[in-house]
Formats: sequence, C-alpha cells, structure tokens
Amino acid sequence: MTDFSNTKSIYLQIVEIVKKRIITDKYTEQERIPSVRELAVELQVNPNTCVRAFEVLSRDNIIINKRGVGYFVNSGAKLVILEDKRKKFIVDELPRVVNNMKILNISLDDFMHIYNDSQF
Amino acid sequence: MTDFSNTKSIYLQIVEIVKKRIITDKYTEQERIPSVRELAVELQVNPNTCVRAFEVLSRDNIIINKRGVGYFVNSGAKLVILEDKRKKFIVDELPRVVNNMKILNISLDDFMHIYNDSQF
Amino acid sequence: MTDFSNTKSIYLQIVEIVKKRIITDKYTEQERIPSVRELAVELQVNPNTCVRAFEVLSRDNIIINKRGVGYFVNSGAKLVILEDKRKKFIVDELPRVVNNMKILNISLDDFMHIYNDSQF
Amino acid sequence: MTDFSNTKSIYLQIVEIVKKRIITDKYTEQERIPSVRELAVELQVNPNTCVRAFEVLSRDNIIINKRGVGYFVNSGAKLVILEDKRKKFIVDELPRVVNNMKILNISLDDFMHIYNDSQF
DNA sequence: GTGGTCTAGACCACC
DNA sequence: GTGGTCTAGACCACA
Repeated sequence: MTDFSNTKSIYLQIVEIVKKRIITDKYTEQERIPSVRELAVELQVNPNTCVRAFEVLSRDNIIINKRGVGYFVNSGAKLVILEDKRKKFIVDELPRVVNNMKILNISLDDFMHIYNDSQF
Repeated sequence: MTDFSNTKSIYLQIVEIVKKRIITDKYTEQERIPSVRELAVELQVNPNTCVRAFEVLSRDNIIINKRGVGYFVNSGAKLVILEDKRKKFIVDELPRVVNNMKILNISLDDFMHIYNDSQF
Repeated sequence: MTDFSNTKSIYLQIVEIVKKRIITDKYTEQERIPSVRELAVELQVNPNTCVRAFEVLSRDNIIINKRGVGYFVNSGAKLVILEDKRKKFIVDELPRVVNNMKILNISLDDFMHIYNDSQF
Repeated sequence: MTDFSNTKSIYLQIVEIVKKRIITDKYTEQERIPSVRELAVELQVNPNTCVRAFEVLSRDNIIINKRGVGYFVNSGAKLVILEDKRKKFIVDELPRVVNNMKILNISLDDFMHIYNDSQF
C-alpha cells in the first residue's frame, strides 16, 4: 500500500489512503477510524508518520478528534473530499493534460480510445 | 526561469529547461550547448548544479560530452525526448486522468469544453 | 580502503567497496547499510561523496532507499553484482586478453604457468 | 578512431594509435610520420593534443624529432613497443585476469572456448 | 536520526 | 577555456 521508494512522502500517501477509504465507504461517516497505532501496524510505518497524516486530515476537517476516544470521520467528509478532488482536477490537472495532448500531438481519437478502453 | 520556491529540485528543473530548448530548436542537434559555467550564470545557480543536470542528460543520451570542449546535443535527441514524453503521457498519465474523470463524474462534454478553450 | 592517489574517483571506489561488502556478505540482503554519515566517517571522506556513491548504487538497483530510515541492500543484489561482473568480464575483457596473447606471442603454456601460480 | 566520449584521454588514445601503426608497419622505422597538423586533421582533434601525444612517444624513445623536419620512427621502436606491451601484459594484466576467473567461477574450459573461437 | 539539495570554493586533467 | 571531483558547511523535508 505504502511505497517507501516513492518520491511522494509517506505521510501524504497515508492521507490519500484514508481519503480513499472514506470515499469507498470503508470508513463511514461518524464512525471511528483505526487509531494511530493500529494504522501504523497495518501500514508498517512509524506511528509518528500516521500522526502527521491525521494532523493534515484533521486540519482539512476530514476527520475530527474526540479526546481520549479516537478519530472519527466528519459528517460530510465524503462529499468534501470528492468536491475538492473534482475542483483540483478541473482547475489544475485537466488544462495541463489538454495542453500536453496538443504539444505531444495526441488526438481526440487517441483519447477516446483510452477513455472507452478504461474499465471503471 | 528556474523557480527556487518550487518543490522540484533545481537541477531537475534545469534538465527540463535544456530538454525544452532542444525541442524548440534553441539548441539544435550536433551543436554545442553552453558550458556549465555559462548556463550557471544565465540561470543564476551554482555551476555544480548545472553539472548535476548535465549528468542526468548525459546518462539519458540527450547530450554527449566532448572532452575538454563541452557538451553537444546528441543526434536524435529531439525525437527521443518527444517520444519519451509521449509514451509517459499515454501510459502513465492518460489512464489515470480518464479514471479520475469517471470517479469524479466529469463528463466528456466537460472535457471538450476545456479542450476547446485551451489555446495552444 | 579508499585510495586518494588512485586515478579512479573516490565515489566510484566507494561503489566498489559497497559491492564487495555485499558479495562477501558483510552487508546482507534486505538489511540496512550504514548511513552516509557513518560510512563517511569510516572511509574518511566527505558525506557528500558517499551520497554520490549511493546514488549510483541506487540507480543500479543494488540498494534501495527507505525514506527517512536509510538504505537497504536490495534482494537479489548479490547475484546481480556477480552476474554483471561475470558478463562484463567474459564479453569485454577475455576477448581482449586472448587477442593480446596472440598478438604478443604469449603461449597457452605461459598462461597456464600464471594460472597455476596464482593463489586464490 | 578517436573516441571523444571515452574515459581515456584523447592524447593517450593517439599514443596508442601511433604505436599500433608502428607495429602494423603503417609507419616504418626510420621513416617520417605525419606532422602534428596532418595527424590533427586526420583524427579531427586539436593540434595541441597531438603535440602532447608526440611528447609522450618522444619521451619513450618511440619517435625522435629532427628539428625543422619532423618526427621519425626510432630504429628498434617496433620491438620496444612489443616487448613493453608483452611485459606489462604478463606482469600487470594476466595475474588480474586469472584472479578474476577464479573469483567469478570461470573455468579453463570457458577460457579455451573463447581462445579457440577468437580469430587472430 | 535519515537522505536530498545547494552553495562556495578549490584543485585537477584535459583540449 | 572545458568538465570532473571533492570538501565544508548549510538548510530542508521527512520518519
């Protein structure tokens, strides 16, 4: 799951893992997610690294801390994550992609082939 | 040109700059490119940083060294760079993009709007 | 260990030292090797010089980096090193040697004498 | 002939070229060899680089300078070159080769195959 | 603690 | 002049 030789830092990888689990309903809203220690064991990382990931998620209101109990998925988190991804994707990524297509001479047909081939 | 606040390391930015200049025929094949010292002055970086960039480009056969003379754009470099970018884009990036479109519920119409709006 | 008067650059000497230690099981597969700083102290060189050696070894998949932890000997590294040396020797070196023997009029008997004299 | 991207310096490559031409009787003893300028044109190098090569050859008594006339192959040069190569080969190279064979588990049979396959 | 990067300055062989 | 290497010292993100 986590990739130690990746250029992306581990804690950001963990952030993405947790988000994905929320989107895919592995972690459902209002429910408690695994503790820092549990997650650290599962992902084979240092607990501190999970702490850092939880800080980020907490700051973004994806999860909230109940003192002495644990972290919980915030209500509306799933929607927030999806909207955020959507916005970033449309504003940042797509224009870049479109530009590259034109520079690299990749036609709309080429694109459509990949689009149609891709299983959801 | 070089962006010091970028997360991407300077020497890798320089690699991209040189590649871009080859693609855009600023540096033409078989011709000598500026020396590490000249480029360092132009880009306002330490010569060693340019040396590192040249190492990468040399390893990838984009440029070749003539001892005591300087670096030259390898023949075929332009094509190699473009093909490499194209391949990476089609194999790595496009499938991810298409997948995200489907997950994030972005229609082909949305895509076409951005496509048509983008000036080349 | 490192030879400063050698024409071969220090960082490439370090590459060879590390490879040798892997071959001789001083550094075993999957295990962590010393940090750049530790090795620098041992070999009496600047840490940066070790960094450079590690870059080469890493590029060749001899060692792999675990972010924030250190470098580890890749599984299969020992075999890869030996096979690589063997291949280079047979393909590049031996034919040249044989050719020189014929040009320089060195007989198989001469060769056998040296072969038998050499202690392993 | 000359290899600019080789690790071996150009002037030493030229030294070897000249020696080879003497061994193969392209340059015969007591005869004049091409001037620095002529050789530089032929090998596409800077004349200074040839000068340096001639210095080495001169120092080793392979060629001798006749002021205002040019360089000449010294009498006995061919023999000297061959003997020198022979000595270096037996003293420096063969023991190293034999050692590598044993370390890399290359049998005498393997060696003989290459020996017999090599055309002179 | 780990490695990654950058700078400044030096020395070198080479062309 | 060219690149190649090395050092010393610094700062950074990361685990």
